[in-house]
Amino acid sequence: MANQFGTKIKQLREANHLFQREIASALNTDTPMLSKIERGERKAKKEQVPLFEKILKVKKHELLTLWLADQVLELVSNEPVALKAIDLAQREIKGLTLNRS
Amino acid sequence: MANQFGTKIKQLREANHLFQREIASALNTDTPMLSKIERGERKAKKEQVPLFEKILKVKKHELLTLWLADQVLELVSNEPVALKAIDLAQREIKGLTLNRS
DNA sequence: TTATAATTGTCTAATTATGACAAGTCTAAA
DNA sequence: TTTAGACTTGTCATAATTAGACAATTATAA
Repeated sequence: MANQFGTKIKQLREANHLFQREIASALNTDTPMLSKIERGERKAKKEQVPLFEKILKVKKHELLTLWLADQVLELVSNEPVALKAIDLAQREIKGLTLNRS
Repeated sequence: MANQFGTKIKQLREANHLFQREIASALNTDTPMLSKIERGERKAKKEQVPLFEKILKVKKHELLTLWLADQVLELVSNEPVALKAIDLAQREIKGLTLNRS
């Protein structure tokens, strides 16, 4: 349920003609773990996200965005007030971020 | 940083002329814990949120919304792509929720 | 001061997450 | 029909995180 990150990883891996083994070793882990990450059974560690971005040749923060969205979804997706909560958080960030780009 | 829930709890507690002790005992915890929750040093357990709502006489889900927003903020608030990630999650929920009210 | 409310700090226990690995399935080539 | 490679599944010990309990401290006001 809600696995944008893993789905994308797998897509990109196949597009780049890589085996799980190759990515796994670059991340210092094994293929069972990568398999689980792709299927959303386990989550990638945050520190691994930039490594994925590098190996899979996507631009910085692209996968981070998906990874974060997954975490947010895991948190709220079964809640009756999910959208309200997200909206509140969003307003808060916009408020706290007035000084940025 | 980002403690909408705790802040609101405290406000409501004072408005209702309650001491931490009274709320704490109703939640089966102690005042140090409640103090920490109010100040955002610890987070309330999700199961406690409806108890707060009852004791503090606010309508169902009102505090849950704040509680969830805090969790979301904790997750994304320091990220460069915070807003993008939230936006993605939001779209996803809207997609998955077409069939609801 | 004394009493009450609230906060701070710390320590153990409970819970949850992670890593590692054995064993399994699946597919295709021989 | 067996061999090999890619991937998946299941389990389990351990690491890491979080919670609960409580003593001690601070703050405030009578």
